[in-house]
Amino acid sequence: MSTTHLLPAVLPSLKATFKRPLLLRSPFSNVLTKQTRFNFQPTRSATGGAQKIVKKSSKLPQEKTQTQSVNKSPSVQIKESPNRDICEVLERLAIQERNNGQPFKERAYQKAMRSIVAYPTRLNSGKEAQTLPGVGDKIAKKIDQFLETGSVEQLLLSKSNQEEADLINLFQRISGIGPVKAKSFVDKGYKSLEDLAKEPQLTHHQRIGLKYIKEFEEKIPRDELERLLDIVKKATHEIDPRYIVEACGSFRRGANVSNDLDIILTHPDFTEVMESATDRKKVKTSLLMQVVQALENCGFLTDSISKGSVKYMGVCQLPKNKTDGLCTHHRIDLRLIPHQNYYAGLLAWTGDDEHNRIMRLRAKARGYTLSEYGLVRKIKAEIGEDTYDEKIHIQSEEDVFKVLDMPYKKPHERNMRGVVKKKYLMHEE
DNA sequence: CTGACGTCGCATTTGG
DNA sequence: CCACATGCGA
DNA sequence: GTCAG
Repeated sequence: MSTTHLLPAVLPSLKATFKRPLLLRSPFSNVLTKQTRFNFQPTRSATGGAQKIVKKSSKLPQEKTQTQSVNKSPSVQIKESPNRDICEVLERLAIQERNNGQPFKERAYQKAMRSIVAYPTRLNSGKEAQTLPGVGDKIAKKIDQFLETGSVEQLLLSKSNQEEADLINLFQRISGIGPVKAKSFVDKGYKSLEDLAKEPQLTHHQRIGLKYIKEFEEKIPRDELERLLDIVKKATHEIDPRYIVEACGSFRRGANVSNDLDIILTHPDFTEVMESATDRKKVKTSLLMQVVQALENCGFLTDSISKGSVKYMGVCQLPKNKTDGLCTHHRIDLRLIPHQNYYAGLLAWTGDDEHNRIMRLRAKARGYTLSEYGLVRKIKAEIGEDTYDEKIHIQSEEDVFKVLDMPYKKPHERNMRGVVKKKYLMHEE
């Protein structure tokens, strides 16, 4: 079955869903089946049955098994912890809080979960867990309850509540649907993705998310990303060789697989100190949009989620290849960054998050502020409490490390997630 | 006890 | 019509 | 929900 062949058909078919819902049943039912079979069986999940999905698709040569969670951005790997069951409980509590519209509680649970994943030995009590960062009173008590009874009260829902929660989780897997919209759609009575496709008030973003729900959840092999990036670079430099184009994110950190393609662009003509705001906007608009248009024209970009003067979000695809013929759709972001902010942006969007956090704390301790917009020194005025900012000119990522007096780290050395584990090992020695 | 927990571009809704 | 608020993703 | 101020 050729995906390209389907392409022209899929878009209209979604629009014409009212008339021909049957057309949609096949692509969606796979998702749903997967869903009910693997994801939303709390009893199985709690007993520690590995929630793994092996991608059977021959498209992906990786025999990558991935723990499938409702999280759009899977946060933590918990597979080989001696406290895996506890972590799964915390993960479910995190999801519950997100569905309750409590993002900070969600993060609090995730933080506790990360601590516990990194903990090398089996926890015997909540008290023991409470020594870890992010684990306080409440979580300690829940861990005790779990260790004693094998479950946590808060997670026990009535059947109907559980069904509702499952549905909210399902809808949130669609890009463009978050906790609020997911709940509102459930309240409106939608029971499935097929139902949802009939909703006339879906935004453009949500339609794209629904259309590609399966493909967006697939990991992208590194070699495919390299080819995608190559296309963007060539197309961009064909317009103007003065563009600088670089992929960030996990790809730049050397990952074998990624979730999406995150590209930043800059051009010497786009600086923050441009005369009139209108001129500036004109330049910005054309600088990013001409790249987008070129990529649309050659069929590389298949759908757009948002198009602004400095940020583009969309969907891309390799040209059909005669050896494997695969052309999975992937999320792609393009950012246009002011020329003098380029390296700060590169650093920030290369991450990872933890590495950013460490560098920003270091900057703060030294009287600087580091962000994607640059490295700024806070200087106190001679008189009074006023401060003013001195922007540090950055010509490379190395410059930032140098100014902050940190040893330079190559992108692939900036994977800080999971490094906590090493800390513990070192501590034991 | 109380506030922070990252912040911002873009699409879309809301309320004048 | 516009200005602001909200939801979302990153 | 947790932590720091």
